[in-house]
Amino acid sequence: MDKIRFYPLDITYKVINNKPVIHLFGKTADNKQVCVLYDDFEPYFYVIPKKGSDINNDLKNFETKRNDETISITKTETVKKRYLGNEIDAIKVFVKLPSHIPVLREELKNWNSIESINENDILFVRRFMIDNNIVPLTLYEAEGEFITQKLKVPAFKTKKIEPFESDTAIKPRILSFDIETYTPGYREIEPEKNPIIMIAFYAEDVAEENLQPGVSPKPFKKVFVWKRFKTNLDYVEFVESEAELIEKFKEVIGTYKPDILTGYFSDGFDLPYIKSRADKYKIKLDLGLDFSELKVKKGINVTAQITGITHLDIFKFIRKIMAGTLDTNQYNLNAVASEMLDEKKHDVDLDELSEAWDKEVESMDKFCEYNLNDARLSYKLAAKLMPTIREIVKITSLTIYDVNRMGFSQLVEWYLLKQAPQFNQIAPNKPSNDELIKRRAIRIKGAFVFEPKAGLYNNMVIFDYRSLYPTIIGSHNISPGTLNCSCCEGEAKSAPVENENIWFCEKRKGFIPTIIEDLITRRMRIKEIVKDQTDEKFAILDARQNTLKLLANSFYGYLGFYAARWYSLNSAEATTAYGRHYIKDVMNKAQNSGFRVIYGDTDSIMITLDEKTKEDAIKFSEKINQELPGLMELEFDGFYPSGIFVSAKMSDFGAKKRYALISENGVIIIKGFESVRRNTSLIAKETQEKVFEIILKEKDNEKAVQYVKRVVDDLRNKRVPLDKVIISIQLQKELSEYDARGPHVAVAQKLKNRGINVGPGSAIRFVVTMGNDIIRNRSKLPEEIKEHEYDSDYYINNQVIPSVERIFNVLGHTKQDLTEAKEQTKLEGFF
DNA sequence: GGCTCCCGGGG
DNA sequence: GTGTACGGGAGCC
Repeated sequence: MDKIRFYPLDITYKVINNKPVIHLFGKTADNKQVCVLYDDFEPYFYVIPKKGSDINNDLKNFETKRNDETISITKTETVKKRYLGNEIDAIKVFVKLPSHIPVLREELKNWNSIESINENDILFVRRFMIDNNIVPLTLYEAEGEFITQKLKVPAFKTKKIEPFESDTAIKPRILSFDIETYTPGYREIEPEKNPIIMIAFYAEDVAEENLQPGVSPKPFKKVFVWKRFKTNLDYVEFVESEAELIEKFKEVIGTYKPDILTGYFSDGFDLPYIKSRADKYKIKLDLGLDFSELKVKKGINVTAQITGITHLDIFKFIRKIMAGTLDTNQYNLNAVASEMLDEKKHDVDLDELSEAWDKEVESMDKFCEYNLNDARLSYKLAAKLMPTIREIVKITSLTIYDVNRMGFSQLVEWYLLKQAPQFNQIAPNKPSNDELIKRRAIRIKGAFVFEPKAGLYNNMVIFDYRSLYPTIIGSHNISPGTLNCSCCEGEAKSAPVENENIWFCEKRKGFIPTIIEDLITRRMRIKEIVKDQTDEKFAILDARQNTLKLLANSFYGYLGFYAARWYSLNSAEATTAYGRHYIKDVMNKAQNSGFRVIYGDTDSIMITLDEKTKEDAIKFSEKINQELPGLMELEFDGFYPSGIFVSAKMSDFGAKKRYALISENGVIIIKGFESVRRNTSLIAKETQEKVFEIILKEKDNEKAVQYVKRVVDDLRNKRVPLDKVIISIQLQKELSEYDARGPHVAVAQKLKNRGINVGPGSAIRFVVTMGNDIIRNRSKLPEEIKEHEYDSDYYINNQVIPSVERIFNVLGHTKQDLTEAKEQTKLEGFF
């Protein structure tokens, strides 16, 4: 018997000799790749029989056929469980193979003696991980022996896997890559038609064995191109053909042996593109450590998976998990790298790449540099986010691959599924399709917002309830399992939900409230340790407390999320209802204590001190806290010398909160302004940016008005060049498939009539020209009109003004102020 | 006002 | 693979 210690990274299973064998791909403690095999885990699910019916024998004797295979139940166990607040007898039903479970479910669901079938859709590997407490990225010890298997890494067969030390850190080997493709201007990206031109690789962690004493490791940099040109870039390597380029791609991954392969939008672009090119040349992309091929799953969410190697699409992680913590509203590599790394993409016109490629222009250096830089930025982002990813992995016990592709609701659900067995809970099922449609249609009453009066304020203090919804859920025992319990009927206090009498159990703490309070207190403990520490070694703890917070904050949304297993509309309603109660309560009390309340929203209030002092405000919050239940707490968020509120009511969709504040140390904080979308003209984008700059930095409102007026005036007098009024919209399907004919569809039809090949993906650029017709009939190709033919009024009223209108409403200017002729011109008459 | 469509990321 | 899932804004009808 041998013993090895290893960190699981990617876990899968295979049926070998009619037995499911778990494969745990990972790294040994001394940094070697390994695959640990375990074949002692049996698939199972739960059956909840109707009260009074004994179906154990029926189950044991049951048999069905699928093709030629006989499917039966290998054994059953009667277990005492809790299911949505009730104690029940359930039957744990074991089968031979995971794939037998859906077959049995379909058969059993027709049995009259069965109340419900549960946990029949929990993937085998996840079930194994939950039941055996496997947490990726933490150290385990396995006992067994090395055996021969058809794998690229040594295989170790074990009967026993146990946690070793949880705190040792593994440093995964990350390799980043990026491709550039041949994409002539105007056309869509077409993997079937157009080749990959180059592939860049970048990595910084160099294998221990390659390190030389005293020499600092150089990053691994490569750009492979399949046409020759003169270059001095030492990382550029030429190959003879695109097919050879793809072979190189395989070779680098094979020799570098990354634990994590990362890219930016590589789920949706790079890997599917490489796959479709490889298919064309009949090249097998057998990158998996078990020699399996790269799996590209099409559909609404394209994913690309390699067995044994974690494919991390860092874009997906950033958009799903980090979006809320970033200022940027755009998640392209340039915007994200600018904010997170303070670095930019190289400024290169990619249309020229295809031209250069066609004409075999002397040097392609700048494109190679651009390509490598993109790979480098993705690497840096992945490296920077590793602590966060690692903590989410450790808290949820999901692999990096899975965490990467989940949103908050799924993370909450998997966290609950992981906790459920420890609390002896059987998980509720996912909703049926009909149920899903019903749930989707419902909207619940949200938070209370006390709208601020637009304008300028001084000496402001902000208070907020720390983790308001999570603490409400915990303190008021809100969950589907405690909702309207029979044990407290008529005795428990009603939740403040309007027009409904609902209550939550006051005798027994529910599953979800217990879990959420655990998350909150764990976070509080860590925060206490991290407090005021700036040392590097506290970064991990900081990432951990942040993850705990994000997770706890997602529970409310989860309870009201239509696809949730523990969905409970009443619980979600009660949470916001209590939220409204508490925020209104603190507003009243602030007013009664002599503060002026200027703004309140969900969990925070803003007051002005006027004659009172900061100390008075702090004393006030202390008094509030004495009366709050459980873990609820009102915090002093900060003091702000001044700020501007922007009128929020523009759209009918819930009031957005828009304001700008200046903190005591002069930092400007802007909240709530949406980005300008791609399908708006450049002139609208530019104007909004400039207005922000003038108002916030130069504090010169009049100058901002004048600036917009000048733009409006320039538009009226056609001084704005044509390229700033072009709107670009992509075709999503074939022209014939369109029912609604938007402007871009009309323009595309004209192109088609002229014999130009337009189809899905074609970016249709158009300019709205003058006239009284509807917009699509006035939309023309930029090429077919003259500089001055665009419709100034359209660009003023539908593009530029909407982008700045809200800002100016605050400053007391109407739309007319911005659009009427420039003041100077009017005044000129007086002098 | 509802319905339908587009967008994102990537070259 | 014991499947697995967007969400918000704009313009037509």
